[in-house]
Amino acid sequence: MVSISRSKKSLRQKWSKKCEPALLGSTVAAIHRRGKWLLLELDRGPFLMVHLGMTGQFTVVQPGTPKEDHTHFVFLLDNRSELRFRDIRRFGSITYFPDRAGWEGYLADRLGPEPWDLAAQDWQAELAKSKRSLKALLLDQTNIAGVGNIYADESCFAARIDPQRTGQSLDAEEGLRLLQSIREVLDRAIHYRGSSIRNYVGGSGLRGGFQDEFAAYGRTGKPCIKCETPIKCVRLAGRSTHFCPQCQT
DNA sequence: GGTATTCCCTGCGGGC
DNA sequence: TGCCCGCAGGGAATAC
Repeated sequence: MVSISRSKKSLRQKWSKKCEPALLGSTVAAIHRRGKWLLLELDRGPFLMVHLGMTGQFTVVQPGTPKEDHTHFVFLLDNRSELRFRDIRRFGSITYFPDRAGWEGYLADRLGPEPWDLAAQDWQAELAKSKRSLKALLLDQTNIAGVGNIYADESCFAARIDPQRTGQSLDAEEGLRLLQSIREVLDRAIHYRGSSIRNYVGGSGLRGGFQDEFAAYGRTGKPCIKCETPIKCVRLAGRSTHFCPQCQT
């Protein structure tokens, strides 16, 4: 990394120019993921924590490639190519941490366990104490990391559970079924490289394919793939929520 | 303390 | 054709 430029329109979190000298000359040693956060580990010790928000994307382009609108950061690399961060809606963020303890402390307060690491008894305990809707519970990253609106809807559909129900209304079998469905839905979404509703593309510039597999999300009024009852849409936790009123009880 | 709602932000699509 | 408005959703802030 030999230079950094950024747009005048900042992202959600303020970027301090003071950190930039610490980044220059660094090499990205490793890339990690926690929930929806990406962590770029630099060889000199600092970390860049990135959230893509809704429309954030990284691309590597050759020098001289015209800069698209909403390109907020450009990292000039040793081979003269550019690592660009573009985010149309500016819901994304890039945060600098001088060391590992910084981001670990930050995320410790904001992120629960990964779905694959979440012990069944801990999940059951979380459900049992919550009077919130399942939808709100799934979107709350402190309960379970990495589930967004689309995957919350698809997970509830796969588990055949109404997202309007409260956490504590689920019995043990239903709770386990939901956890298993979350894992399966996320595994499938990763296999398909995510969901491209409008803007999303992966780092290679390819669109995801999971949007073609949706059973509930975005299918308001269309027949359920299992029982042909029209898919219903309600608003929960401030988000549109799609479910089959027949299959999901 | 727990829960619900609002805000930011921009592009797209529908209605007029 | 062009304008206006509502909708989409991530986390944070605010309200209840």
